[in-house]
Amino acid sequence: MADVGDDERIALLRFVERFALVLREAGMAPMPARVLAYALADDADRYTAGDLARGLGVSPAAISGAVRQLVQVGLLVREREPGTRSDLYVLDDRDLWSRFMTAELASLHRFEEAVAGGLEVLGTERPGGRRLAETRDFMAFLHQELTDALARWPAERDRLAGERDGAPVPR
Amino acid sequence: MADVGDDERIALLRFVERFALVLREAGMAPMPARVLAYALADDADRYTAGDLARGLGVSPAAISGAVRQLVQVGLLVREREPGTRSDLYVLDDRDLWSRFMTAELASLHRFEEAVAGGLEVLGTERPGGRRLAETRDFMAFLHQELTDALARWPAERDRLAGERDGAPVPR
DNA sequence: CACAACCTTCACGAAGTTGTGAACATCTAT
DNA sequence: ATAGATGTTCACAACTTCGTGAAGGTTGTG
Repeated sequence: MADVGDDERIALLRFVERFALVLREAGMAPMPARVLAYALADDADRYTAGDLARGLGVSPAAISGAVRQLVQVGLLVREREPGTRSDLYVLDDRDLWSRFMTAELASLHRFEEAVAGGLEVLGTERPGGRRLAETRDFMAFLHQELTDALARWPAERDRLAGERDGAPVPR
Repeated sequence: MADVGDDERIALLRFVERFALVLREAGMAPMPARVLAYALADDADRYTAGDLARGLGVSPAAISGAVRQLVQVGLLVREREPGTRSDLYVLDDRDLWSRFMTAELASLHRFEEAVAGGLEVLGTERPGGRRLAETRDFMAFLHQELTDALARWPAERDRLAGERDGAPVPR
């Protein structure tokens, strides 16, 4: 029996599946979603590919592809400790969600490009073109708002952390 | 030959596919994505299911499921003109993207619920729990920011429209 | 009242995706 | 140098999902 009990391990995996499901609904592939959820919720700071495979109970091959994708979008960082023969994957939790949102912003940028392409073809005079123009405006607006919000997050996070530690929630 | 030319029709369908692809990457199913893109970019205000089927060159069966989903999430409104035997589907473009974002906010809410469930099991003391807590904070922060931004959009849209019509782009 | 048009539902064939198992490459310790 | 272990790549099998075609239900028309 593990130090925290097998029940907790099962509960952890249950949560991983649940959270991964939400991530999948948001467009992420199943295995990367599981790996991200697991690395987030389990207690270790760094994971080898083997840790992830054993922890999730899946084949090493599945991990390989998943971490590659996660590293590519910047949600996971690959590290290498000298004198060891395995890569370490680190969830940089201080900036994790900023990174996540940055990826979302890239997706938003693809939206804007697609709409701009449509506008070139359709013009802005006809009803369809006008709708497209408004769509472009909204995307640009949202892009700016999200960028601003993202810039505000670090301060907000520190404020929340300070509240917890220093002045135990005014209420 | 149609009044706007077949070339434009082809260009329209090409745009529809391109834009639908982006929507799919954002998590939308293929056929609803196509229908939404088509209803947005084509010039009609209202479409019957048959219009959509012929316009997109797909079977009526595919339209049926697609519009049901779109109506369910509020992106399309079903109307019925008295004395006609077909439903009309309307893209309420004035509020379209607000509706779209509202749906996104619902997705964000599922995130928050999933994380809250995990926190109940894991607690906030262990490293994994702390990461989860920060995740929850970020989600709540983002939820608030998006809600605020959404409230600002109508005014911003009117400002942009006024700029275009009244004072022809200062520059 | 019967007909015709339109939309919906259902089951099927097809296409794309996912994760596994086995072989291969890389690297460390003996 | 050899052996052992770890991570990666490739091809395959299982699964899920998608869109079509045919049948059924409903509504307005002749």
